[in-house]
Amino acid sequence: MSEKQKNMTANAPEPAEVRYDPAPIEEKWSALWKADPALYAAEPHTSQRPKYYVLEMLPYPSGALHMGHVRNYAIGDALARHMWMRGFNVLHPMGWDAFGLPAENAAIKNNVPPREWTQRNIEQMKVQMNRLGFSYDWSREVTTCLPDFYRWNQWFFLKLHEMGLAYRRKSKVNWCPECATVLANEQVVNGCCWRHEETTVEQKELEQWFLRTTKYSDELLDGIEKLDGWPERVRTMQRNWIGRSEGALVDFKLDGQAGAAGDTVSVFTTRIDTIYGATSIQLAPEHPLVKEFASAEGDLREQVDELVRQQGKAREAGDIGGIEKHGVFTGRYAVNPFNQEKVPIWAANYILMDYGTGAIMSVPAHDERDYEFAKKYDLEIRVVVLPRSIGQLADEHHAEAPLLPYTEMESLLINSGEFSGLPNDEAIEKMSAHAEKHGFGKKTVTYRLKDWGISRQRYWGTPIPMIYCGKCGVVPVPEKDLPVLLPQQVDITLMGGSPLSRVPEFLNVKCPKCGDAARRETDTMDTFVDSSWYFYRYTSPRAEDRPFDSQAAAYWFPIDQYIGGVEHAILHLIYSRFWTRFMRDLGLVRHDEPAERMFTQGMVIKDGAKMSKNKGNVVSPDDMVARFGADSTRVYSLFATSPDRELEWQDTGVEGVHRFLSRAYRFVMRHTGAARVGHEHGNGSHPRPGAGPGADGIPLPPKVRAVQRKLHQTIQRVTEDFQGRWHFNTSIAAIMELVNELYATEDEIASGKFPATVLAEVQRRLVLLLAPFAPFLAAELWEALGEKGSLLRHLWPEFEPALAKEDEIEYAVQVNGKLRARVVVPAETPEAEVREKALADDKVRATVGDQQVVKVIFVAGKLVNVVVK
RNA sequence: GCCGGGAUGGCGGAACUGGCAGACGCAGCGGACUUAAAAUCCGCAGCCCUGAAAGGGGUGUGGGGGUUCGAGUCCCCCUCUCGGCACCA
Repeated sequence: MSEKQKNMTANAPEPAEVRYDPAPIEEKWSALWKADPALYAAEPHTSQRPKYYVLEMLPYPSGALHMGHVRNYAIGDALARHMWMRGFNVLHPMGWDAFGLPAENAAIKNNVPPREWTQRNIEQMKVQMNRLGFSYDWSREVTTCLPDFYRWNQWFFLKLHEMGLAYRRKSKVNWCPECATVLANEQVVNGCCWRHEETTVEQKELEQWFLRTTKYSDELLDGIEKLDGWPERVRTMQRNWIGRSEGALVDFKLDGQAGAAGDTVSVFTTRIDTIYGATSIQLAPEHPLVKEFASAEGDLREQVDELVRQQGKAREAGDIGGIEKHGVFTGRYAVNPFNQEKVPIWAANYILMDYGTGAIMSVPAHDERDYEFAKKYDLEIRVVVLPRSIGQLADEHHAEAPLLPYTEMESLLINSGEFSGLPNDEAIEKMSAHAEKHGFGKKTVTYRLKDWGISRQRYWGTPIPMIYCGKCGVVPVPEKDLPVLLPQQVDITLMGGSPLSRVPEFLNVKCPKCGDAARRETDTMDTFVDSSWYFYRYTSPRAEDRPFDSQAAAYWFPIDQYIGGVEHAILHLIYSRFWTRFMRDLGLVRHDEPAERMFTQGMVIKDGAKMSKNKGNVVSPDDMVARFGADSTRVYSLFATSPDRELEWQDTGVEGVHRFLSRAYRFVMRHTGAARVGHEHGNGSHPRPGAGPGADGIPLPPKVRAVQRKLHQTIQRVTEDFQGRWHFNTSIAAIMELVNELYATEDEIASGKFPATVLAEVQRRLVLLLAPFAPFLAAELWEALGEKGSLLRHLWPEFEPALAKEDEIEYAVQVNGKLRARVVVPAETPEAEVREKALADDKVRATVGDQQVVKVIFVAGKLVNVVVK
């Protein structure tokens, strides 16, 4: 089309209808909202309105939001806006998880200081968030890499240290050669680094700081039971992660003389009832006793080293479960304290040093792994438990019975001395008591959960506030000297240990105790420390003499709704729960759990796979905003599926949503005149659309009544979705139906049969319903309707059941459960009449024929089922 | 292996405590408007058979059984799939 033709079209006498062009609308409002942050500020905690703290997980400032963020924030923002409209005092903050490796990598690659890189990214992402219309209270912004935040990490660390919850020990750590740093167990995925999925994690011995998370093992586990506002999935994952296992410790005396590692070997078992079937002891290859036994013998040492290598390799490959079992007899024996029997001691590559005691009693008859091992090395297999039915007949000749399930609970003991004949659950109790009475064992509990190693050999993190002095040893930095500032000019490379150890001004320090030359700790903290408590800082972000104000926290906490990705179901959420308990014991807070309700949204995928640069299936939010607008992008992310499910991104779907918003926009813009009339008639207050008949008593035309009914049904559905299941896809579908219904009334409007007061009210409420999902569009239409002020006031519409009610009901009529006819009756028709009408239906009579009607089922408002024989 | 989700048209998905399967949207088809196209508006649409058509009949929620007047929904067994944990003693 030529330029001339374009102009001609534009100047055509028939004025083209106003088009929905999101860009100018969204830019206008985002500029306004940015200039007026007070719009979103929470009221002081003296507010009479009930508080509501809605929190989305803070992002890492990578430089650009991805669709997962958009989805997460669209959910949170819809909720925050809805709660505002319901009259709550809402806290809806945002911040930056700003420490971490990518900043260092960028520094190396592009020669930009991490701080600069991070701050630039934050600015970019803030622009994106503003453009997307998220209603964050930026006056409470928290950035974890700034000293006014991380000094409190250091302060907390000192407190943890005082309370004995932080300690230092040499430990084998997971080392990612790519990151050149230590990883927490939680950061190892299938033997590889969680950031470098292709990089195998190695084992290395280093002095590390640990936080005693295990002090709270039981509390963290028991607490899960009370978290009924959390997804079952997350609760299960946490239970598994804590991995509580009840059993018993039993000490076997070593046969022969005692060495440096003692004279007993202690085993952990959950099945003490099978102890008479123990035919060997299996030790982890790194067990101190194995080391002691092997030190004397070169041959054995070599074989043991091989077992260590095999286990290390399997661990690195993330396939410890698939390891081929190997073992070696140490030449030594231990004595079973129950029957005084001598059993051989082996070292085996499938026994883990970091679970239980690193030693087991091997019961081949009742454990698959032990069975496999015993078969391979020809060890004795002795049956000591049989199912109740066989058990009563059993005698020693059953020793050849096949391997029985390890957890055969309905079973009896045989060949077990004085315990023979007992059911095994009872035997567990009696035998544990027996062991305890005689001093060679006791009931105990072990956990999978380990203490949290927080030392990182990285630059871009919180310096650990500790000093090493030749005379005084490990000395905490005095509180008055906090923060220990992270130096700005640092040469970062991936080689070797901590970059801070190469900064003399940082490293060299005087001992706070004796004043002698000393050396600073050069490791920094795991960034999960920041995210363990950042949400408390939002409640008093400028507090200068403490991490946060306890009163402010007491008002806002617990978080009413926390929203984030399921990938944080274990790490971040367990650490946060730990941290809250630690702060409780420190006296800062009074509650146990940080978040009342948790919601984990599903991943955003494209073409069946997680979006990634490698696969080239990344959808950029900026791109979507440019093509369809922020509102369409947001609404689509909520409409495509329910928030807890995986979302398969489809650009055509965004287009459809855009079409819907466009329809809503054009309809309202076309009929803003009704609002003016409505205002005049309503004396400034908002008229309520009359029930059935219009305000003047004349019944509404059927299509208008249909709109009115649909409006109230929609308000009900949307309100309920917010309160319960959060199926915003159905909320939005309902609003679409309402808009479709409105389009069907154009004739009525044109002919003046649609009362302006009713129309104005429908439009107004339609806009209010849209507000949590499409805030820009809603703001624009709100203004066009002549309304003033923020939509975020106490404005959420109430639905009126009388208006939502159907006037007529269509009953489905079934014969023997098969749909045969439909009858339409007025809503209040009595049951008998409906039954009669259903039976009188031609189609029904034809189907029934001369069969006998046995009974007729009536379901009010739904159906009639005629049962015939 | 254990634990927890999930499987519904060509596609994304609806169906709250058992009660008309397929709402809403995408893609598709037909019509209106237009010189034409786009946009927009209105309509059709699970699949199969039958009929010129209106219509009629059958079938249908991963598979197999069951309970029920009635099952996508409840029970039992199985398959596939996603996620978590895993020689955890």
